[in-house]
Amino acid sequence: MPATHGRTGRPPVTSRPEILAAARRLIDADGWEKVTVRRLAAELGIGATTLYHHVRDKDELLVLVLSEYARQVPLPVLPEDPRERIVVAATTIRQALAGWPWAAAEFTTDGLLGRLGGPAVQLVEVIVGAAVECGCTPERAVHVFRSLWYYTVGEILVRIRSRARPPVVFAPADTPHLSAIGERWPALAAQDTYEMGLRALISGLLPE
Amino acid sequence: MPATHGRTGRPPVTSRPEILAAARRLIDADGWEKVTVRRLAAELGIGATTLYHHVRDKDELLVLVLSEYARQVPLPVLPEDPRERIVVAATTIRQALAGWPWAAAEFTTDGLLGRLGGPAVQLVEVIVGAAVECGCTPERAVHVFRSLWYYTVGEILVRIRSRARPPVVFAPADTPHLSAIGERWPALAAQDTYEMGLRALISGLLPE
DNA sequence: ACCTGAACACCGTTCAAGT
DNA sequence: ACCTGAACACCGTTCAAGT
Repeated sequence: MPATHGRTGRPPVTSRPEILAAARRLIDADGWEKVTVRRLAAELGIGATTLYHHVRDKDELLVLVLSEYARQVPLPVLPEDPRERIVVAATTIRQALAGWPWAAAEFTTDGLLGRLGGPAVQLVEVIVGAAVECGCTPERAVHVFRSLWYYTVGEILVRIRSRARPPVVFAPADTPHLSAIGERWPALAAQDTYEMGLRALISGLLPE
Repeated sequence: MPATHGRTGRPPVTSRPEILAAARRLIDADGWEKVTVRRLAAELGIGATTLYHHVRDKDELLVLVLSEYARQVPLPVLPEDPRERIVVAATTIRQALAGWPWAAAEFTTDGLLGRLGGPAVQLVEVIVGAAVECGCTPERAVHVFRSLWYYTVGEILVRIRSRARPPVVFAPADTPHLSAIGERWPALAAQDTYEMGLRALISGLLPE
């Protein structure tokens, strides 16, 4: 009787934790796009089709890996001032997303942070709570969070995609202002203006 | 001598315009994700590998199709007031992106609007120009545009992804505010608050 | 219970050979 | 010049059979 629960049948050759650890190894070595069912199975030394007994499909695998990562995000020290608390929470979310460029395809999943649980949900709670403290109705507070979320996801996705490709300089066709900027555009686009936009959104969305 | 330019060799069986028209047919019928090199060739009645004589690779194909679409976006009537002009231009961009859900994967390409040319670049010019008119330096105006772009791309990508999946209700674990909202979250998330966030961004980013 | 190889139905792309 | 089929190096997933 070697197994702890269930006592008949062929013994397992792997487990969910082992699979997630192997996936993480592959991601760190070659990036998420190189993680295929077949390569993952090879890494574990098992048959490719065996994975389907531990995970519904490849999409569920990615969500599981992301959840592991999300659980490890440390909650930041939160300032007293509710507006600053929103800035800190949003910046923490953005920082975490920036650390998972391989998962970019999943960022726009509806309710992603809700699905991840743990610190991710806590950060949503911090933002919604702080908005309410600033005088928002709960409904308005949700809209505030969603606006920040859109902005943050957009920024991080564009940033991730920009790292590789050569920057584009706008062509001077009926575009006096763009022409005036000309070759300065790529340098400007490379600047980190996340917090600037974040603060603008917050000040524009909260009462007073 | 049937060909107009070049007079030796085997005659072409297709052309770029034909390829783009066929791609558009497939997209309208089954969605972009169903457009494969092989299916596209079949639609044209040619060998799959022939496509590589007209297009560098599949990625270039998508950019070409997107450019065609972008060229057809009509420029909106622009208000006198520069702030309203920004709202109208940004909303037009958002509207256009919403009409191409199949191209969502390409939205975060760096300098997408610049690459597309035509009306797309004109709308960037409108926003940058209006920001300058409001008192921004050209540098600041670029940052304003980028913030609006991040917000718009994030909103549209999340919206596109949300249409299919079931909404998530936050779990009540140490999250009093989220618990209080509870099942109202999906309904709130379904509301269109784009313009609200857009105006907040604009008022927070422009001088005065 | 769990694992497996074979098989299915695909991909994007290269390249030597043909016209 | 341009087109082509064969081939390469892969995918995710299903399923009957095995232990």
